[in-house]
Amino acid sequence: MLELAVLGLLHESPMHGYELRKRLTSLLGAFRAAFSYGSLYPTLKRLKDAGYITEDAGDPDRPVPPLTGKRGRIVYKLTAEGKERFADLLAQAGPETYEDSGFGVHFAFFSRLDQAQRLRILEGRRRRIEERREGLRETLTRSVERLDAYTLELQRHGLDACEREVRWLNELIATEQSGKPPSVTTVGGFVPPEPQAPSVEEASPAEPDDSRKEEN
Amino acid sequence: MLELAVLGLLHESPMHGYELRKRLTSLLGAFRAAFSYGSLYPTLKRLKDAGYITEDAGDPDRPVPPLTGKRGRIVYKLTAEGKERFADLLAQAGPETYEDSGFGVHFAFFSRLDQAQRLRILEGRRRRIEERREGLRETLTRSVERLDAYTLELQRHGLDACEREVRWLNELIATEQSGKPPSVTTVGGFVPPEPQAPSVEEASPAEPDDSRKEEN
DNA sequence: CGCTGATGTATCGGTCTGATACATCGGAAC
DNA sequence: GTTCCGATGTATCAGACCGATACATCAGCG
Repeated sequence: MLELAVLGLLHESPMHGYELRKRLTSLLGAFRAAFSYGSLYPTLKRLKDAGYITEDAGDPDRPVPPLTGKRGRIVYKLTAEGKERFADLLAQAGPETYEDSGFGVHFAFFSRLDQAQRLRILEGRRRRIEERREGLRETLTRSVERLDAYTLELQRHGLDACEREVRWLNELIATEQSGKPPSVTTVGGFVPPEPQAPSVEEASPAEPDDSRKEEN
Repeated sequence: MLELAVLGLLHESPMHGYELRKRLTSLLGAFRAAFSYGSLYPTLKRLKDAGYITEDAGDPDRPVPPLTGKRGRIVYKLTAEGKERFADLLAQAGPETYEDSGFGVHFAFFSRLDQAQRLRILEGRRRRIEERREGLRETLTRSVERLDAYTLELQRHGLDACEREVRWLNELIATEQSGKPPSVTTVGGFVPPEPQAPSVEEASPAEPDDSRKEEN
């Protein structure tokens, strides 16, 4: 996982460890807390030994104030083999590709895949989340009596998140299938207007089937 | 983390490993994939060595068809020290208490804490998510030009999830502060409408004017 | 009558985290 | 001016956790 992420980031431009970690954190902010140095540096070493990246002391951009410099920054650069490796890792979708962390990393580099591969991953992720959702639903209907109010609330919140993500994935899949443009803002993030269905009172959440597909 | 979860589940009733794992999976369905046996059994061993739980072959409920029985099921039971340990672990909130996994486990056993402790944890979690949210917001405004459409979409989805969880936490906190009852369905799970503005900024935890209180 | 899948316990290699260590640098405090 | 602090930067280590695997029992099913 980390390997793929590092390779992907270095694909854009050479970088040193510290910056790599910062980019990693902001890139995956949502789906994963962060990779720590405790795994980053060993991974870099491994990648270097495997010939996927090369070390390069001295940054061309910043003229490297050497000073007394015991330990200077080390810039890592992707090799040709590294690019191949990256393509392989990104394209091959294992089961963990659909797990939270794995999906986040793959999605972050989606533009380097073709439409068919993107669809495959999106659908795999959707299947995964739907499974999770069904599990939650089952717990909520089957043992609503046995459970704690807090536990119930936790399940409910989880279910909500699942339904939301499935919706999100559906939109992404639809966009991917019909239109070519991966245009943002098509898929609704925080587009506020659209005061649809203003009546809150009746709600009637009795029916558990989410036939109410909303506008999407 | 696993230790706390195991102790918590055994607090309800004795169980064997397999069932423990199933309960764990459904309990934390939302916030965490699952704990695998690879960590569960070592943890059970550790807990047993520490005197927090005791093994007990032979299930009183099911009369244990012994048959040739090389390896029978092993039922684990909480000891008095185990209960103490559980209370300690649950009450003391470290930084990882507010991370996804840790929060899920703590929340699942919320009913064993008092109101003040619950509030402390809920607020800590909210702070944590707000930080994450700000990070996402920053990425989205600061470098909207530099980023890939897919990366952007990922950030946006993450931001949405953060805002949603903050709202959820706000409701939980409000409920916790004013009313005593941890009544479910007060906090909206999957009530679809809600054309409310997404800005939650100034806290102002939404006057409990949501008249749709319903009977639990 | 063997197949498969659920139940059940257990280990192993590998990945990742959190804490820690050390060193340099710019800037703010005083 | 110097001292302290936080950001930058590289690195390691113990321990938690995962995924795969192994093995064994048992129910149902064709």
